[in-house]
Amino acid sequence: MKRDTQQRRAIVAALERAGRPLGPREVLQAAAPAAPGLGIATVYRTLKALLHAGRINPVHIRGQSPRYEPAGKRHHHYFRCRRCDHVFEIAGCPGNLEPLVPRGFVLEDHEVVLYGLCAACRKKGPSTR
Amino acid sequence: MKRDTQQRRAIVAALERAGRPLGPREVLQAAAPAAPGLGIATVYRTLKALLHAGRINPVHIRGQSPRYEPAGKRHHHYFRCRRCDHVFEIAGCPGNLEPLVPRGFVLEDHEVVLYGLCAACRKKGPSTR
DNA sequence: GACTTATTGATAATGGATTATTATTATCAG
DNA sequence: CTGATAATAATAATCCATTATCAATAAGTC
Repeated sequence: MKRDTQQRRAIVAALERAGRPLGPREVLQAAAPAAPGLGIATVYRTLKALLHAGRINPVHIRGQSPRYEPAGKRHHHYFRCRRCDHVFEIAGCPGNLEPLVPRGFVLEDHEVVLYGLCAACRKKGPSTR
Repeated sequence: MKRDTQQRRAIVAALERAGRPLGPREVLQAAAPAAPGLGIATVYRTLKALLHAGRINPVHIRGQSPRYEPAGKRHHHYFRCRRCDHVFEIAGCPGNLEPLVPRGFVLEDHEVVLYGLCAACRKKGPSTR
């Protein structure tokens, strides 16, 4: 991470612009226009470097490979559409989860993922995938 | 799924006995004593058949490959210990999540995963992994 | 502009999970 | 008990995400 390259700028910009966590493949697509010829290896390398530098955080959704989003965002959760598979960031939090924690366990973090249909897919018709 | 074999009985029994979702590897270990020589391929085949038959449900935890648990359990969530990596089933539910759903989206399902230390690991000492 | 070398792109290699193959075994109807 | 065949064990093959390799390129310093 000693040089400020076109590719890195494009990748960081893509992540910030997205407003939702992106997987490596999605990052490649989103950053490609700003970095012609961008290769998937560079995406992986850069994501790893950014992760190591604490500039992005990993987001894990069902069996999918990890997605990433810029670090420093407010606490939030996700909504995944079963039609288009997009993962949306949602504001808010269920609130106090301590009541769910078994006796003797220590709660440090939590994750909430909602599943359903996004607004766009809902309009296209509620047909099951 | 036309025959009732020793292997299938062992796998189903292991899943029911576990009380927590098991991955293929864990199923193999748990069922092996009751089905000597059980192969991993049989575990995969059987899990797929059981899943297709609706007798088990998949459970997804962070980047891990899917785990399975018997179908028909009450709605519940999970607690994953960052020390021992075990996934525990927990009773209860945060309650009404509708307020989190963006306008126009349709909520169909949700998932809550708590992270922290289980009782056993907590006693062993709170040292970070 | 020239030079040093970090970074990149293309692609081969790797690793791990899952699936296919196939000879063998075991279930169960008759 | 016997035969037809579903199911299994072992292992090779496949998939796919990620990483390593390496010659070519470009960032940044002088």
